[in-house]
Parts: sequence; structure tokens; C-alpha cells
Amino acid sequence: MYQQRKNHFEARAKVLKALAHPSRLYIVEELEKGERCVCDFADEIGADISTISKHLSVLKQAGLVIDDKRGNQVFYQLRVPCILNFFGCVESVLEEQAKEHNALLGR
Amino acid sequence: MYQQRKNHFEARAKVLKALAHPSRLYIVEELEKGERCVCDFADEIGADISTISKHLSVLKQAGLVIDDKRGNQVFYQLRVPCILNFFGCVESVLEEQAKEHNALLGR
DNA sequence: AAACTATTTGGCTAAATTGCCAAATAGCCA
DNA sequence: TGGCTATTTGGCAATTTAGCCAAATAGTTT
Repeated sequence: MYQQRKNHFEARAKVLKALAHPSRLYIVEELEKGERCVCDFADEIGADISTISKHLSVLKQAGLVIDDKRGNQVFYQLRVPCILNFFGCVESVLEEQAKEHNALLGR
Repeated sequence: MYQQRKNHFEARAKVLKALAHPSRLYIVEELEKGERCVCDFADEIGADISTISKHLSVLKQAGLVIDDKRGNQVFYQLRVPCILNFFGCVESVLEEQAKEHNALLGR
């Protein structure tokens, strides 16, 4: 059952891995508001532009964003509109953790 | 805007990272059907039991599963019920990729 | 063409992840 | 107690990832 669908699990994992980085999560959240160019992120995140560019490349490889070069800037936008809902569950995991943490502290 | 919520993005990323592995995705999918013990997975996945145990530990650390020792077995179950919906979006990313791939091949 | 801006790529090091084996731990049963 | 089963932990090598700098590429402007 695992071996037969191994490729499928690997493909899923690749998408999740692309999302599993704080800077990339921020980028995805920002892109939900609309397209952005690379330079928009560099200041906000506080990393080298080449680092941001590589993060965007990871998201692109995973099929999460598409890029569009206009002039000498490259604009990125989300390719799949459902990412935000996607995080509802992640949040509920974090909430459960918070609850338990508080319970352990006797609150 | 990023710096202020950095901790939040890091917490989210941790959860996603825990899910971002083919074997762990399989485990999560199986756990949706009900609790399982460690040994159930070893044969199916074809990895060393210690490897499976470590995967389960990663899921536990991330708050995704809880464990319950009964006798000399340890049973794991999902802690958060929404994980399955969670994958709807991942699937749509994969479908988009497939579409584009076919388009490039002129199908 | 030269200077300038925006982005990507290559190279490097440091850190994290994966998965195996061997050893340790815990519970059960004779 | 001793042996057996199930699971976890420690240690190790191989692979991957992250992020910086420097260099390359592409487009714009003078």
C-alpha cells in the first residue's frame, strides 16, 4: 500500500517541504494579497536578495508560484489559490499545543 | 511585518516540516483510519523499525499525533482531525503540475 | 557602449535530516 | 529470574538545506 503509492507520497512531500520554511511561509502569505517582485521581500525579511531569490525558486519548483518578468523586475504570484485555507489546520495544531502547554502549567 | 511575526512563521514551518516526508505522510493517512502501533508501519513502509519510531517521534514533537502505551506496544493516533482536508490543496498543486506537464508535451 | 538596477547562479561552509545498526529500555510470560 | 517482544535512543555516515558573498545575466537609461 505504501510502495504502490510511493511516488504520490513523494510528490506531496515535495510540496510540503517547499512550504516548510518561515521565510517562504511569509512570502506565500504576502502573495495572497497580490503579486510582488523579489525586491519587495528582501527588506521585510532581512535576508540577502540572493537568498530570497532562492526561496522563490524553491516555491516555483514546487509549482506553488509563477513568475513574470516585466522590465528588469520579476513578479511572482501564487499559482494555486487555496493556500490560505490550507493553513487553518496548521493553526489548529498550534492551538492544541498552546492548550496543552497551558494545561501543564496548571492554568 | 515579518520580524514581528517571525515566531509564528517558525511555528507553522515546524508543523509543515514534520509532514514533509513521504513515510510520514503515509503514516498520517493511515492514522486517519484509526490508531496503529509502530510495528504496523514497519512492514508496509519497508524501513527499519527504529526509523519508523523516529518518524513517529517527529510527528509527536510537532503536535500531530499522541501516543498511548498499552502492554508492550505503543499506539499512535492523530491529535488533530483536519489533516485530510489539509491535503486537498496539495493535491490541487500536483494537478496543476500535471496539467502543465501535459501541455508542454502538447497533449 | 557604459553605467545602473534587478535578479539569478555558483561556490562555499555550517547546520539539519535521513536511515541504518547496535544498544538500552519496558512490559509480558514461562 | 531469564527469555521474549515492542519500542526508543545513541551514534554514525551520507545527503540535503540554508544563507552569505561574488560573479554572471538581463533589461534600462544616458
